Amino acid sequence: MIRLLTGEEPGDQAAGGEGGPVIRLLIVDDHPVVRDGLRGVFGAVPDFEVVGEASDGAAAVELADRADVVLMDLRMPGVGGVEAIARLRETRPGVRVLVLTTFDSDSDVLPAIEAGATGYLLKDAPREELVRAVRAAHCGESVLSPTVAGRLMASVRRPSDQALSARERQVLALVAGGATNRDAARELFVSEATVKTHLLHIYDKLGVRDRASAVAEAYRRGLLS
Amino acid sequence: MIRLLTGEEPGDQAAGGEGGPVIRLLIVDDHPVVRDGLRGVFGAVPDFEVVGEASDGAAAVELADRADVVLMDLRMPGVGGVEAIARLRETRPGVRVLVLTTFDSDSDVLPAIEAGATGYLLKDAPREELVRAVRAAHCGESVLSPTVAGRLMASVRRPSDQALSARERQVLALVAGGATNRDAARELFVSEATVKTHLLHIYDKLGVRDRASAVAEAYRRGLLS
DNA sequence: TCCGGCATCAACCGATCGGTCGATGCGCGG
DNA sequence: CCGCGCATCGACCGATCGGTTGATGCCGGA
Repeated sequence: MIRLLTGEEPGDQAAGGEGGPVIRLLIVDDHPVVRDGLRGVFGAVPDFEVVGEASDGAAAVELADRADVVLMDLRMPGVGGVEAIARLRETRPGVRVLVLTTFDSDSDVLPAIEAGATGYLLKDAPREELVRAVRAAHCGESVLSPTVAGRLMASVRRPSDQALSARERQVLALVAGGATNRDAARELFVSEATVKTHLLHIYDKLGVRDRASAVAEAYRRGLLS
Repeated sequence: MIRLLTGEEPGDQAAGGEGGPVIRLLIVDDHPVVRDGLRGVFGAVPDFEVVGEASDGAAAVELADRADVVLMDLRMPGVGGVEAIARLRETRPGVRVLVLTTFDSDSDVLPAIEAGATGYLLKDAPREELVRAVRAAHCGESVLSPTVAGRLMASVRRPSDQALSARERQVLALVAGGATNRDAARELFVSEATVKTHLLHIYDKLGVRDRASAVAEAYRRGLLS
């Protein structure tokens, strides 16, 4: 879905005249109600201009040249938010992307930030915080929700503890898919002993004692989805 | 959070005069942006009146006497939507509750409907569908999103297949929590053999071969959370 | 009434897992 | 340079799991 909201052309961004430079905003969310809400929030503030809406990542990439800041949901049908952010980093490096989503799980936060998001907010944020965050993002500052910030801190503070290594995540995903140690070993071209070692480390990091509860804990922490 | 939106008293609902009876609406959602969006949608339609907003279940129950229909999110901090629906069924049986949420997992849909929701919509619904749904709910009709309807159908069509029995869900939850068969047996006051039998049935229904992937599949299907 | 699902239990067996020792090599940062 | 984490591998053992067969009683729908 693509909706062009104004008759103004891209060159019109300074048309407002008074009140300083207008921040042109692109709203990307698959929920019509949320788009309405966001448009209402920013439409009420003078120096913002909502220049478009999109309901998926593909449409967002198409419309991004009209905007200074993109408010991006992550979980959308078709092209998701992370993919859209990655594409925007390549095609429109000047556009800031601010993630605005419901979820703060590891499996959402880390990929989004790796993909190049300027900030990450949760939808339960109050309106004023949203406005402040978009202003900050427009200046290139990083804005994080407190819980997201904590999550990032945790995964930096202790690279050993809590955060599973890439290999360990692979093993865990295979186990969650029903693989025995032998299956996982074959899949990863290593020995069963290696898989067992990885699993023991996983148990250690997740604070569990067997593969079943490791899978459960991984889902609870958003390491799997 | 509680916000009273109008100066009108509950007795004023017929004040509008023209256009038939006004439907008084209570919006319950922990996201300010979503509340804004919903208020915008229904504020633009003549025969609706948004008489209040709440950001959690407790506040919703307090404000419900002012409303004909409650638009209720499920996952909220504090008192959640399911609990709020159950309380409303007792204290305000005349109020229709329409669930409006992001999630369509089994672990959300079934409890909400059991608790007494009149309908269940997803937030990606277009605005017109929302309006129609609230009108229908006001008349006592059941409104379901297509995917939710399908989920209900499936759990009715085959009480055997796919839908885990209550006992099986208990066992699965224990296993996800790290319990061995023996642990689960002790916890449920049955023998290990019984637990094993339950697990075999669970494997069968979920299409898996071991406890780890059963847990994974259960999370994917929303049977655990 | 009878069938089917559910819940319960028992015994048995091989396969797998979890735990514990050990070991090697690589890469990175103090 | 040395230490640390990571990834890799091997061997051993007891505990647990998965699979099978077979059984009982209860309940509700055809």
